[in-house]
Amino acid sequence: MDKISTRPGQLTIKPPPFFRKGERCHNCNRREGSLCAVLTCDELDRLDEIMTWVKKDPGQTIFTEGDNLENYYNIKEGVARVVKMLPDGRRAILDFLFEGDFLGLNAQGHYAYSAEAITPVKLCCFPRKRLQTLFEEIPKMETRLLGIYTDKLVDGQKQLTDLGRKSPRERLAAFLLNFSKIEGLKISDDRFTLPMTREDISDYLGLTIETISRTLSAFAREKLIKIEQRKIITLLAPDKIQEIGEGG
Amino acid sequence: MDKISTRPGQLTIKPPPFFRKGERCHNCNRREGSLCAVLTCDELDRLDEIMTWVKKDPGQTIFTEGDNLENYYNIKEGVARVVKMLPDGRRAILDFLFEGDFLGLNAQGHYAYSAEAITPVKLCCFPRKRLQTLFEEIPKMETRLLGIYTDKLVDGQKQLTDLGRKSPRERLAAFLLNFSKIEGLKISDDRFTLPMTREDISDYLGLTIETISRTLSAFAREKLIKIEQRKIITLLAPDKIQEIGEGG
DNA sequence: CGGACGATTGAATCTAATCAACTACGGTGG
DNA sequence: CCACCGTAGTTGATTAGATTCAATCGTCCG
Repeated sequence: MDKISTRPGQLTIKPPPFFRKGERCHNCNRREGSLCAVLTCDELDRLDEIMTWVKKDPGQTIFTEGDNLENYYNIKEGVARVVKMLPDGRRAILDFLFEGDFLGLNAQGHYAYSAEAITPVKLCCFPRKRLQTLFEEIPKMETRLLGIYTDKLVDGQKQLTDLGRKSPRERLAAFLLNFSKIEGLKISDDRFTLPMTREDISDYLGLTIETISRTLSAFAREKLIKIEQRKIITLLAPDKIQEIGEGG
Repeated sequence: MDKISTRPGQLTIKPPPFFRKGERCHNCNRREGSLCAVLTCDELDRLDEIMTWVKKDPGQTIFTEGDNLENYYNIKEGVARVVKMLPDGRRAILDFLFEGDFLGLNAQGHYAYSAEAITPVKLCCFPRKRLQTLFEEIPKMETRLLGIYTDKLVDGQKQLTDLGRKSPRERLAAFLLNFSKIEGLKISDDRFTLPMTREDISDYLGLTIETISRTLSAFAREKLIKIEQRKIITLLAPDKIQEIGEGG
């Protein structure tokens, strides 16, 4: 594409993507399920207008809990984690975020949580105020966000139930089943990559690294899963895993 | 009031509240913070139009997880609990709801959780479809609901952090401090009633009744709180309780 | 090839759950 | 009004299971 953009004397020359504000959203193949899924062409142009792209490397912070909420984000590529810290350094991971996920939760003008890249991440960045304005002008965007928040609440309540009442074994089984279904992680049916470390998993499930490791080993020993290179999981008995995960 | 309404030959006679649809919302003193807080007089009339009142006794179910979501509710009076069950009977309480709280979470057309009365409860009942229509006609209602859901998400994430990473002692301290601030429970500064049982508390904090009981006794022994008739709590050292609850 | 970090495994500890007995409060009926 | 009963709550002893501490292993990178 650089070749095309630098070719002289051509009316249909395409400048590098970065400068072609008006088409970034139109060309995006990650709109499904996102905030922007409901927009018409004209509306998409207006969103594109206020949007910038941001990249983060693994481990980098996207934003920090407690900071002024300047921007909302949408993940275009990669995996991120939602983090909350206790004063003494204990860490809780509240969620993992993938392609198409919306980030940024407003707790009285401040970010309610921190977000960090797990893999290299590309983000669409929307200034809070300008997005707010767009919401007022395009009410269906707000309706869409309400739908997204509704789903987040439903998921959060499942997670609360798991942390409150399920055994480590049950929690991990439910976790594996959930993640086996995520498009961005799938290698094939019942085979997928865990992009996060054991520590991330333990902070998400309210357990320790050792318990995660032991329980994964136990699942493997029982031929419920196969583990390759520590990160690639195959569900050998997805129905059994599901049964364990549901806790009955 | 019955006296007034049955006195004959009086123009200002007030018929029983049940029949005066048009004024129920106007006369409501529980609008602050609710979905209806943002409405003008005319809009309030329209909400009143689709609204019915419902009463529930302690222990009664308001709606059940998985059922078709027919109605949304708003608590006018009393305390309710939000419940999710595991297949084998284990129970998680996700939230306690008070005056002004909005109930009903849509998981693909079905209630995401069950709701049950703890004390006698009075509810405003809104049919889903008709409320939906009202949302379309009064977008600021949806904006308001988005705000309510945002707050719920923030609270839910705090609870997730607590369940995942705090000790029983820390969880209970945070619980007591939270509930000491709820208007409907307050007797005086730092003195309040717990309307729920120890079992409710344990299902909310992911613990057992015995652990709740022991930890409360420990707090009392340490002169951090005073317990009267099992349900009335006084925070003798609210700053200390807060410190414990924050987990530093 | 070597180093470093993440992950696994083992042994000991510690904490909350479980099991069990007892107590106090609130509601009911005499 | 008081006595009784049932339920909710407390307390104690024991057990189970996850954490902690410690050592080793494997994998990925340079």
